[in-house]
Amino acid sequence: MPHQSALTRKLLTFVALSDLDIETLARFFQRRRSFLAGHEMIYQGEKDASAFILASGWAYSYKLLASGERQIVDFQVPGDFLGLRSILFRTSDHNIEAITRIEASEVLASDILDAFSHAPRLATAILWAASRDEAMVVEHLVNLGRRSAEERVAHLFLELGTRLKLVGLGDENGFDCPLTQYHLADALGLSAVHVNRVLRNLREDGLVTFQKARVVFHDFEGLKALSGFDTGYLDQDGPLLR
Amino acid sequence: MPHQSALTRKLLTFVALSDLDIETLARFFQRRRSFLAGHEMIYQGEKDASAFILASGWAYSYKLLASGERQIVDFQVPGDFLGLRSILFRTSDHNIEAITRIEASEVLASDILDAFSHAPRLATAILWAASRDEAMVVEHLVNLGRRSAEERVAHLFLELGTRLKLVGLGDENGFDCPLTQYHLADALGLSAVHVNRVLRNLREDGLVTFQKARVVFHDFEGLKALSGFDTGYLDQDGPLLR
DNA sequence: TTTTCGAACTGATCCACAGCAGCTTGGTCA
DNA sequence: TGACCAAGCTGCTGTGGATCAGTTCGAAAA
Repeated sequence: MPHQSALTRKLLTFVALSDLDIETLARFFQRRRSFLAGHEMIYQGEKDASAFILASGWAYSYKLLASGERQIVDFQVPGDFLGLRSILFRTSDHNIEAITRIEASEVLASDILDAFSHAPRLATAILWAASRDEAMVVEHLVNLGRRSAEERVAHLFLELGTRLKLVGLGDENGFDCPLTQYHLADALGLSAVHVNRVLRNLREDGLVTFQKARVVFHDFEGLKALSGFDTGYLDQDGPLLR
Repeated sequence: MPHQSALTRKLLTFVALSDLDIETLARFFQRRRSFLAGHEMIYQGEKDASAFILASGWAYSYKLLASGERQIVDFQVPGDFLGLRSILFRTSDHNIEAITRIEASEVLASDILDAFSHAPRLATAILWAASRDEAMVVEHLVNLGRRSAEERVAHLFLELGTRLKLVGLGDENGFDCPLTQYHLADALGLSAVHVNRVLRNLREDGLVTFQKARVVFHDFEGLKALSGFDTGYLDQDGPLLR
C-alpha cells in the first residue's frame, strides 16, 4: 500500500509499532475519498467532523474573523494528518479547504477512539503527531510575533521545503508550490501587495524565487541565516518507545 | 486531595474516567515540587524533561530567537498541564519559566506512557488536553496575525479571565495578574512602550484597567465586541466518551 | 478573435507601531 | 535615610507595512 507510507513512516520514526498497531493503523486507510480544488473539507462549527490523511494534493487550515479577514494556521501536504482537533472537540473550531485536487483517506472519530483502547503504542504515536502539529503552530506564532516580512516568507519556504523533502516531494533546489500570494499573505499576517514586494526583494537578493507555482532556492544557507530557521521542531531524535 | 481538583475536573468534562483511570491519574500528583519566581522549569534543548501540573502560581512558555528577542507562547495558570510536548519530544523545543512562586506536581515521561498502555480513557483525555492547548496557540496566532494592538491586549485579558474563572480565580469583575508590561509585549508581538500606551487607551475608553497586579474589567461586553473574543476554544460541549 | 477573469505586479500616500531618550514611582537593601 | 533598581510612563522621530488605485499578463471562455 504505497499511499499510506508517508504517514506510517513518520509514525515509525517515533514508536516501534506492533503488528496489532499496524493492523489498526491500516484500517485508517479504508475510506478513500477525493475532493476538488476549493472544496471545504471541514468548516468552523461543523459537528462530529471526520479527520483525513492526505495522500496527494495540498490543503490549508484557517480561521475566519468577524471582519471577514482570515488567518491561515498551516498548510497540509501529502502524508499529513488533518482535522484531528475537529474529532477531539465535538464541533470544529477551524476550517480546512483543499487548494488543489486532493486524494485522502477519511478517518472517523471511532477509528481514533478504537486505537486508543486497543493499540496503546499507536495511540502514543498519534499524540506525538498532534504535538508535532502544535510545535509547527508555535513556530508560526514566533514567525508572526517577532520576525520581519522578509524573514517570515523565507522561514515559510524553508519549512515547506523541509516538510516536502521528508515525503520525497522536494529537495534543496526547490519544490512545486500551488499557493497564491494571497495564501502567503493570510498565513504570514501581511497584505498580498506587500508579499509581492517581499518576493521581489528576495529574488533580487538572489535568495529564493517563487514563480509559476514553483519555489526555487538559490541560496539555501543565506535563507536559513536570514530567517533563523532551525529544523529541530520538524525532526525527531529517535524513537521514544522501542 | 484538593490540589489535584482543577485538572481532574477539567478532564472529567471531557471523558468519564473509570476507577482505574482515576487511580492512574492520582499517581501524577505524587511528586510535589515548588519553585521560586524566575526559576527555569524547562529549557530549550533540555533532554528528557519532566512535565508539571500547576497547583498554584503562574508560569509562561516561550521561545528565544537568535537575536535575543523572545516570543511568549502562552501563560500557565493553576490547573494547567505544562511541558507535555517536552516529554513527547526527546529534547524540549521551548522554555518554561516561573513568574511567581510555584507549587506543582512533577509528571515523568513514564507516568504518561504508563497511562497510555493501561488507562485508555485517561490517554484520550490527555490527547484532548493537548488539543485544547493547540487551540489556544492557534487563537494566539490569529491574534498576532490579524488583530490591532488594542484588540490583542483586550483578547488576552479576556482569555486569561475566562481561564482563571474556570478554576475559581477570577470573575467578570477581574482577576489578580502578576504579569509585567514586558510579558504582555513579548506575548503580543509589541514593544513594552506601546503596550503601555495601549493600556492607557483602554483605560481612558472605560474598557479595562491593569494596575497594581490586577486586571479590572469595566465593560466586559465592550471588550468582547472590540476583540472578537469567542470562548468556543476554551469550553467543551460535553463529554465525548461516556 | 475578442472578452473575461484571477493572479501578479507597481507607485503614491498614510499610519500604527518601533526605537530612543528621559522622567517618575515605589520597593528593597546597606 | 539615602542609594539603587525595576517597572511604569511619556514625547519625539523614524519606518515597515497597509491601503488605494490602478496596470499587465496569461489562461480559459465565448
